[in-house]
Amino acid sequence: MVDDDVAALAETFRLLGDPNRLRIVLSCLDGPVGVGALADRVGLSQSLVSHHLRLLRATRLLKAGKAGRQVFYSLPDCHVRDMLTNLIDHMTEPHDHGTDAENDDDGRDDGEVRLR
Amino acid sequence: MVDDDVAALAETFRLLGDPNRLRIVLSCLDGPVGVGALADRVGLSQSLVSHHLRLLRATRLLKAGKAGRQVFYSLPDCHVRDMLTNLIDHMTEPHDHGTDAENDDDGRDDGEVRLR
DNA sequence: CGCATATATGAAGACGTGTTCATATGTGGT
DNA sequence: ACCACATATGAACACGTCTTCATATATGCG
Repeated sequence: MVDDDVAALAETFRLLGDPNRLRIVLSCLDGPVGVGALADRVGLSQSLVSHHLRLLRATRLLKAGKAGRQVFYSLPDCHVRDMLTNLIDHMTEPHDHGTDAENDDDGRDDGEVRLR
Repeated sequence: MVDDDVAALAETFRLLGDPNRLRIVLSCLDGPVGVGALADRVGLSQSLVSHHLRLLRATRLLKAGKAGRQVFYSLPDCHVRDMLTNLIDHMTEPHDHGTDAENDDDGRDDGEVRLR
């Protein structure tokens, strides 16, 4: 995987890393939503939503469709939806210590932050 | 989905949104890697890698296992890997614009009409 | 026990970015 | 045409955070 692909991938992740932007994407899971309705649902100003939508569109995390003077946004393909559900699964998953080749001798392998 | 879950989800995405951190995670795809080896592979200082690893550990994007005086990092479960492959698939997927030849790196309005 | 190795932590600065306000563009109705 | 509505854009600021440098902690070896 080339350096440039990693950057693009990171950029996509970065966009989803903002809570407001993520809420915008999640609000589009049910189907196409207009910009005004989006602003209402996530409780943000129309301007801010539009700014975010521009970025989400650029990375193709959302696609836009016009109908009259309204613009509806929705998910472009199933990968985005699958990825979201995957990460949600990951977070709701209970601590599972699965297959780790390297095991420490004292048996405490949890990634908890140690304070002195 | 509650507000707090969205924040946690966004935080996880945010961590993957940094190219260096993403490279660190990707470098762990093949199996457990020590911190020093990671720093070498991604070309970052040991200190910086450690800083990033702390965050990745906290969100359980990576898990740590000690072996002697070395600490090996690896993916905690398959969801992280699946999510990565999903988004990679999304990016490598051809854009469904048919014969449209607009430039793509600019967030321009694509004018596609798609209603529910 | 000291010393070298391996990783973690703390503080500070440079940089990016999310947000707001104001304004522009586009679209339909009367 | 004008006006009301819907969305997009631009500039500026406040804020976070990625990075570096220095140092601390932990572990194994002779």
